[in-house]
Amino acid sequence: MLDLVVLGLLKEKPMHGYELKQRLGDQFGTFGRFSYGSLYPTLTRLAKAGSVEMEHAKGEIKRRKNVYVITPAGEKILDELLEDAGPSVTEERNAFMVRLAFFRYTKPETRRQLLEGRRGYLQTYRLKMANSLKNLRDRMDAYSVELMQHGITEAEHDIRWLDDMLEAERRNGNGSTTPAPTPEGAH
Amino acid sequence: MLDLVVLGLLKEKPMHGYELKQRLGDQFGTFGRFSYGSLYPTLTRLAKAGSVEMEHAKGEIKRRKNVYVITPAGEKILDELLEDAGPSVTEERNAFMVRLAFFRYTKPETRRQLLEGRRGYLQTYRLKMANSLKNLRDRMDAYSVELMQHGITEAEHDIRWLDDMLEAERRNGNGSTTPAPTPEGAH
DNA sequence: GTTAGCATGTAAGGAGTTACATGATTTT
DNA sequence: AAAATCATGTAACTCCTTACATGCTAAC
Repeated sequence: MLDLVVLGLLKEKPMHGYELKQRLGDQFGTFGRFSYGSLYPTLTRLAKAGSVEMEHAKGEIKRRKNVYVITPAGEKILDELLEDAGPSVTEERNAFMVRLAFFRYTKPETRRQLLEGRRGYLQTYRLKMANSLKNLRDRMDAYSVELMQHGITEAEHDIRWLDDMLEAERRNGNGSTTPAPTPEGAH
Repeated sequence: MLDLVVLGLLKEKPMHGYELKQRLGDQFGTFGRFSYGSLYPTLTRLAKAGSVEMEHAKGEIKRRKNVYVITPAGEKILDELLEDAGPSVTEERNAFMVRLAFFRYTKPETRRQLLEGRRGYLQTYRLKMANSLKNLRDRMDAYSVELMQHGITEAEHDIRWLDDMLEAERRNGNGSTTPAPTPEGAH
């Protein structure tokens, strides 16, 4: 998760750890909260693996700032992470959301797969919860019922949201199964 | 988290591990997914700590089922977990949601504190995200904007939901600061 | 009689947090 | 010159998952 999000943000522009943490919080909100205790070790690990590099070979700059740049190897890793549209991605909210945040780097076909995969999962989930609610309703107190009902409503809301995005994708002319030859709007 | 949810479910009725896992999935959906690899060790740990006990002193029943009962000591622990209305509870979605599921065991005053605490957190969160969106908007692609917008909408939705529940609490006559002398409706 | 579901457990490992430790720079 | 904020890092620990290992019982 952190690997993905760090590589994704570094692809936009080189940044140092402190800056990354701020950006993470600003852009991703709830699921962008990572502590330095995981962020800094992640950066050094990615550097050791050759996925990122320090821009100013340690010490050239006034203030001690380790600015990291993504390498071609790192971009490849990022691509692989972004093209994964398996169940572990569509079934886990945060995993899906982070992929969505980087949709501009994702193939149109994979985008569609992810959106529909998530939609399908939510549909199944909604059904399962609606069923559970029906079965448990009279054995449960009002608070628990309210909580389950809220979960169902939320799933429905998300399904409509995904439908809107799927339609927008289609409008942009990329619903095909073959790798679309049309270039993406903005790089 | 698991401790709380296990004790909470066992307070309703004695259950064995397998049963608990099913119930967890049925009632809590997304945040009720725990593996046996954490559930069973949790049960044995709670048993060692004296918070739960096995009902049929191992071997009395046909099929090997370890049915656990919550003890008075366990109920005390559960109470303490449920009466905690600090920031760690109101700022973390799952922590809050699980408490809400067990509101029938929570003091009316704590319920109000939790609902308002969560509401306040979401309000701050919404504001922060709306601000970030304003600042980052023109530097971001449509997908990222959409994701942030969705996060804000969701927060607003949740705030309205909390408002409804706060009003329901007030209607039930428990908005006072002093420990309400009125007994709770259903045990 | 064999497949599916019920039922429990353990060992190794992953992915993060908390708490601690340090020091530079900017603001008041 | 003190306080706030910028900036990086490590060690211990928490909490959970995955993968493995086992055996019973119901249904087909």
